[in-house]
Amino acid sequence: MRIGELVRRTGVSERSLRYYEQQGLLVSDRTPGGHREYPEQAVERVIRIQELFAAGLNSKKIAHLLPCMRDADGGPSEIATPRLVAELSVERDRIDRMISELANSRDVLDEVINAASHDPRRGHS
Amino acid sequence: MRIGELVRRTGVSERSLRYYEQQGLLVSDRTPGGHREYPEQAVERVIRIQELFAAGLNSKKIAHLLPCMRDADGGPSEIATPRLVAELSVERDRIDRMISELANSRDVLDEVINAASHDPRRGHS
DNA sequence: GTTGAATCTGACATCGATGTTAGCTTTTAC
DNA sequence: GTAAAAGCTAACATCGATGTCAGATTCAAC
Repeated sequence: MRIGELVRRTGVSERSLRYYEQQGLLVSDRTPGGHREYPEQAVERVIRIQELFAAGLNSKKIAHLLPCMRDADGGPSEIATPRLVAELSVERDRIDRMISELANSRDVLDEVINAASHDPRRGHS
Repeated sequence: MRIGELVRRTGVSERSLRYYEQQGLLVSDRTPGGHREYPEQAVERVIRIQELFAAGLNSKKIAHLLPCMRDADGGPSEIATPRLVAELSVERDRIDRMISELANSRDVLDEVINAASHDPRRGHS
């Protein structure tokens, strides 16, 4: 598929897709005219990349991590080095803490939203 | 307490604490000489602010939200307007999605970490 | 009063993914 | 062949919380 379709199917902008390629996170074939051609598999990969960015990893760590991930079509092409494993463990724990904090914030928001809907001046009950 | 203690007890930098105040997220009394004096309650508040920042809210939304939150010492001082409730609901749902994605990323990291520790070339089992 | 630690204000810097624009080339549909 | 749509590269802009530095003032201890 070409970049437009990948944009549509992932919700990620052209700009970002090209940036991912530049950072070594995504590869593409080229048509004779120089247009990018992506395999079906790219959709899932792009979504993974987005998730990892959202989890606070930077391009470099993601670039190191990606070859060690199990793809949809098979096992990982590389095994993480001890050094990388150490780094990823730190990230993993950070993500876990972040999840707790997010759940906290969500509960806070729920409480505020709830308090408003139960407010005697405008609530339903 | 003064700012140094608040830094120690929250892990948030002086710079950020002053920024929070400037954004209307945090109030402080002043000594006759102009130094900030925080109530005990500030510790909890600062941690909440940090969590909300981590959840992707910006200063402005947090500023609107804070007066509607239940403090440790009592009920909320304001009830969220319908407009604010609508905004917060959007954020709430976004946070929920973010939690799912983070859990995804964490599982991906676990898998990579796990694969390395079970690697026949260096694993324990 | 003196001195060192703590705090103050204000300005400038940073980081990194993403947005945006411009100008050009390729592809596609007719 | 032509025209519109899609893609390409390259460069510059942005955003917002936070870091950092400089120079001045206050506080606390002696």
